[in-house]
Amino acid sequence: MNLKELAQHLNLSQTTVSRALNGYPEVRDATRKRVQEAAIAFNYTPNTRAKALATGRSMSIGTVIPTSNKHEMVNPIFGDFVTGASEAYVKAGYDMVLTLIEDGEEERLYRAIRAKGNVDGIMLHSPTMDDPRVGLLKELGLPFVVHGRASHLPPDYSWLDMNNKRAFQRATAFLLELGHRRIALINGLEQQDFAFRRRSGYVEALAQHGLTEDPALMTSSEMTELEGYRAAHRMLALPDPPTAFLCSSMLMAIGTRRAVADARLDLGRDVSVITHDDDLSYLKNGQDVPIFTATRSSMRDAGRRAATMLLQQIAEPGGQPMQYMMEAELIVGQSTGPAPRR
Amino acid sequence: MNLKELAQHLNLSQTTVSRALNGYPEVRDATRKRVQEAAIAFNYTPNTRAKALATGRSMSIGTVIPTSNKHEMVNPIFGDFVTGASEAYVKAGYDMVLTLIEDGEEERLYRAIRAKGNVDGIMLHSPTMDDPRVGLLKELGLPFVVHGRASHLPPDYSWLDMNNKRAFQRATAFLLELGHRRIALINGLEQQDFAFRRRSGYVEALAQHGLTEDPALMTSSEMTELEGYRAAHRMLALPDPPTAFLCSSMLMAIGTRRAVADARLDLGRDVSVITHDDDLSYLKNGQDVPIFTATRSSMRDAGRRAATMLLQQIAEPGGQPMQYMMEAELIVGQSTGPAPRR
DNA sequence: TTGAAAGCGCTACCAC
DNA sequence: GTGGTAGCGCTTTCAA
Repeated sequence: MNLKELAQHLNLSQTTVSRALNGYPEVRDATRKRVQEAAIAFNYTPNTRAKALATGRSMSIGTVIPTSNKHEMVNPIFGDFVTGASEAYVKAGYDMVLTLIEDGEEERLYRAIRAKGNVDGIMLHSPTMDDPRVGLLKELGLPFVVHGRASHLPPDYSWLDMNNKRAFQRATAFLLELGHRRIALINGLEQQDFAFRRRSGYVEALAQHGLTEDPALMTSSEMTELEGYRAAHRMLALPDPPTAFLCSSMLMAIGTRRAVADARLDLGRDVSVITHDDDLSYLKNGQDVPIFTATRSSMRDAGRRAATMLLQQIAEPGGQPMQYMMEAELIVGQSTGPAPRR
Repeated sequence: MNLKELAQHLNLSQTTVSRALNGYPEVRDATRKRVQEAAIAFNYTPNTRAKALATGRSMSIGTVIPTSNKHEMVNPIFGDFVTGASEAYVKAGYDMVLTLIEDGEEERLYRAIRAKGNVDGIMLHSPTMDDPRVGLLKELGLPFVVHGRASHLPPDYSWLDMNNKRAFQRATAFLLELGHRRIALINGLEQQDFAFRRRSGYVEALAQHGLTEDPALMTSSEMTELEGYRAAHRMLALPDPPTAFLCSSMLMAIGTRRAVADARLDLGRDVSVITHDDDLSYLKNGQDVPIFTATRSSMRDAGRRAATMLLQQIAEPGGQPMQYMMEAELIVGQSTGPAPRR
């Protein structure tokens, strides 16, 4: 059933039916009601493609995941963000178009997206510090919101970010106060802005305690179990192994914990592993020490917020850029293990 | 730059330009070349909306995730599947539209999707045993592939599935052969087909060893850390606690491992935890015992395969349904802990 | 308050 | 080989 047919059934013009359905004021109430009832009865839903062509708006939002920063999609956290965002989009009548793209073709791709006109706005993920996409999208006039920040760029664009630096600064300080002195950082790829910020938080906390970072205790790689395992395994074999690990993602923490479990007998003691991006809410108040984390629900919240920002950008294209900073939650959770021998 | 403008620049008709760009044979080579060069020079990309309206095909594929079976999206495995699928879609020039939907409105939603015409086919996830969506989509004539199966329905639709029953049967048998007798099953929601199949594999293996399942050692819930933790915590407090856990997802295994770590001192011994859907490839040959798992890369492979099937369904709408079964990989991995006292 | 008709940008049929 | 043109299904002036 399309508009024409529906109009014929009602003995009305397409115009009137369209107006009635889209809430234009100049339709008589009785007419509108009749139209609405018929629409429901005949299960009429306007064809998106035709509507998109006629209005110039596609009513869908793009989410672009570069596969250069691998495994982004695989990060469980990302799923939560998308879930939250989707909620907001659906409520506003928008679809979500996912594009996972190969590395390198950035510019061409975004120009193509613009020309293809299949999205009205874009959510950007895992920016680098001077991400070229930000400038490009501004130039193209395509509304966008960045999940994360591009530190080296002027902050005249919309973003939503975790306070990654502060989170890692606090976590490191916490471990230092427990007496740890050899604290390892298992970080994501530091080309990515958030990873860079996390390291600066870590380094800053060390400095505040009069310590200098040891390159042997810092690693930067894809946030996978494998990389977490490899890095921790290597560090635990050092003459002076770490007594605590600070991980950048749940998956890395899983790998790290495995490596720790393997090494426990050799070391003759346990090693603390705390991590960002894990959902430990169920351990709240259940144990002895606080750790920092972005919980699943807070990530969903982030997605919802970022999506709402994007929808606003789309609604008023000339509007001011918006920014939103989220703080990591402190959660009383998993034991950090025994304090190290001094 | 649109087709009309491009055609004017070239002093050709829209028709010819369109044909040249879309590879129709009747265009002279020289003309085609000239057109193609101009298209690149002017950065011309056809407008998707217009193309979709004219051709009747939207060149995009829907992925519907019901939020009733919560946290599906959050399952890291799902991200891998999507990544693989996206690869295949992109290669074929298709976009991927993600729809996370509220429970209950199934039928209305799918009819709406059909009417809206914004996707040419649908990938279905986590079906129940008699999932009504299968029949509905067939009735609507919308091509689809199910990731998973609906056991209670006649198998005259396309699906791709893991051999969940066999995987859990083997894993259980493996633990039994190690000497375990109290083996707990931490399962996903058993309305979902895969969870049901997993349980039957578990039960079957027990039966083959002359054992009956103990309801106190079987749980079925959302596949989250929280639920894994809760279930394991409860079971470990039993007078006769399990000596091994069999988990249905990586997240549940994380929660379970935490509960085990908490209980270790009380129990005076370790408890084995093995899980499906974890990426243990890095432990291959690194340790002592085989466990079963669907690795990250195999899930990506599954996504790619399922997507290819769907694209074929779309290409020839009347074609035969296709089915593909994947076997879980056996991986030499994480220690299952000490064999229990007999 | 309603309707006729001109597009939106492209494809595909029919002529030449 | 190439071009003219009628739609695809909807929105949106402009007229009535």
